Amino acid sequence: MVEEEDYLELYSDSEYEKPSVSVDTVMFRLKEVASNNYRKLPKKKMQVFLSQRKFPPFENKYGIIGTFIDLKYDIETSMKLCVKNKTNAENYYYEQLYTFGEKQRDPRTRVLSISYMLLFNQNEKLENGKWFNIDIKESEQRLEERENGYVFTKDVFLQLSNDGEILNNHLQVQIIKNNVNTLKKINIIHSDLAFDHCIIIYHAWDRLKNKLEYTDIIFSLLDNKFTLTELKNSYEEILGEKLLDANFRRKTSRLVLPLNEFTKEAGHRPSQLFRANYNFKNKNID
Amino acid sequence: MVEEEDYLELYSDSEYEKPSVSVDTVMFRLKEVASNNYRKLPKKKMQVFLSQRKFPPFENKYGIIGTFIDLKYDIETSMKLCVKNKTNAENYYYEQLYTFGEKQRDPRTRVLSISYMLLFNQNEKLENGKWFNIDIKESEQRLEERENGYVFTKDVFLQLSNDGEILNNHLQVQIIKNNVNTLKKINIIHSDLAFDHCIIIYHAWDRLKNKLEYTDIIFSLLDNKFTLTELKNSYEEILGEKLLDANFRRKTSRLVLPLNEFTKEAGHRPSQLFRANYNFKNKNID
DNA sequence: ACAAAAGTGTTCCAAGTACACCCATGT
DNA sequence: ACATGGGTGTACTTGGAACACTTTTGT
Repeated sequence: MVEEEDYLELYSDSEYEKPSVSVDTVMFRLKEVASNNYRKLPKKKMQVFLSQRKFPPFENKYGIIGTFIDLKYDIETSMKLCVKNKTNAENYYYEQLYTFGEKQRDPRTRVLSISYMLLFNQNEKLENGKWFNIDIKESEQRLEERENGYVFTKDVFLQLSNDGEILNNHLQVQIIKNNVNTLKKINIIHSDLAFDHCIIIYHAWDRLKNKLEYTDIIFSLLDNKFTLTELKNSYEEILGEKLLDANFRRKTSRLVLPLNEFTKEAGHRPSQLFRANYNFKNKNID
Repeated sequence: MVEEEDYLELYSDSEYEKPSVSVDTVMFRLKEVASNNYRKLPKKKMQVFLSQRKFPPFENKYGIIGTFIDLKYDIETSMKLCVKNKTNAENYYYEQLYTFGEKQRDPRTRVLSISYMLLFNQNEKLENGKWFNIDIKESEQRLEERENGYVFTKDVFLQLSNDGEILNNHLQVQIIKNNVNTLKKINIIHSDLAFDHCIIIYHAWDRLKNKLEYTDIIFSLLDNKFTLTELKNSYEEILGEKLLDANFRRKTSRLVLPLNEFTKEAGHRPSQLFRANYNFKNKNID
């Protein structure tokens, strides 16, 4: 065994079979859905961009945008080229999420997927796919005791919908803790999507939700100018809970800079416009 | 271009050149360094496990433990086998960190590195390498304005030492923000380590430091039984700052469970022993 | 007039900060 | 006796939670 490893160190490029490697991108946006009441503001709706597969495996199923990488380029460059080629988009926030590499995740052959989360402004036009509304419901955590630790289990229902098309996905998330390690396992109970894409989307949603709290990532989903109510509605849509207005304004005041502009013709009192304060220091970016 | 992609979808396994893929593991522990004063408690010291390379590239340089993956196994299994084979260790916390894939990171050929952070109890015996003390100093962030955004720059000095051996590493970390994206770039100014391993170690250290705040990850570095001062010293060593005792005890009370056991023969008042409360719910694990 | 959103003020409570102080032990 | 760590109490400050209330607009 030791011999094998030394050999590898010397001749790494030739001996073992290599995996195929893909980059896969979870694209999110916050879409404004107009109201039929002239007084009411549009509602913000979380959406993910999906594309219907034209070939097996998972022919005709929807999946996220991705491609096999080309060794001519850096990984990030491969990702950007893929996005440009397939959707024609160039302006977005991105960050690497996680690398999935389970043996059975692709029925054809061994494929590693380096996943990215991308955030778009709602006005960006993307080609070759559709935006699907995202509705995620998480059950309460159930606690189970084991010999030397605990297992926390929850169910996640991820529904994606668009003009009558409805894609249902049911995941089970387990956190397994013992006295040395903590593991997170995600099982697909049911999925209408291709491959393990529902897991990747869930992972991205989870990351986004967490990053809302300690970064200014929200601005990647908004226009350059926005009202505080718009900002609040955006947080509420992603977090899935209502926030109190007065408190929200105080908390976010350090994140934004007021402009000398106001909305008008809105059927209610005009609202001051703000822009992001890019001078705000994020606590950390991974 | 579209043709090429369709082709890929169908025959993904054969057409493009594939990269070599390695797993690399940043192993941390908190080592107690005994004091010569009978009253004083041992000091906790952060350490990383490094191994000296026997072959080019970077012959004789120190690096973290890693191997090329074997397609017979899942990625995690490959990682565990590598650790078992090279260091003979089996009990540790682990989590995936990030996948590095820059074109020039390996001088031989294109290599992607899927990196993991591993946390060990100080009593675990590891073979084929040495533990190095870690000292990290970060400069203040410098702010620079650009056309449509800001750049934050800081210097990171990562010193690793062991019995007179001293390895110095100097990184420059830049956070580049404009009105759509936020990017983190890390450049190596100088490194005594192999490859880009100093970046991977810095990344792991950063993750660990952040996770201290919202998880109970610290217990993976401690014995099953510990005193609150030991716990406090562990936090202080990783965070690099002193904490106030009374406040610390209140804050961590929900993380631990008291035992009916006390230390003795310590040259000072006996101290109650505690164990981790595994029932504590981490806010999130990535 | 009124519905909807914009915006401010106040009270209460929880949690973090800083610090003072006493206790118990082995040499 | 004393150095060291173990452990508690308290006053102050900060920030979040809940809620009441006023303002401004278009139809």
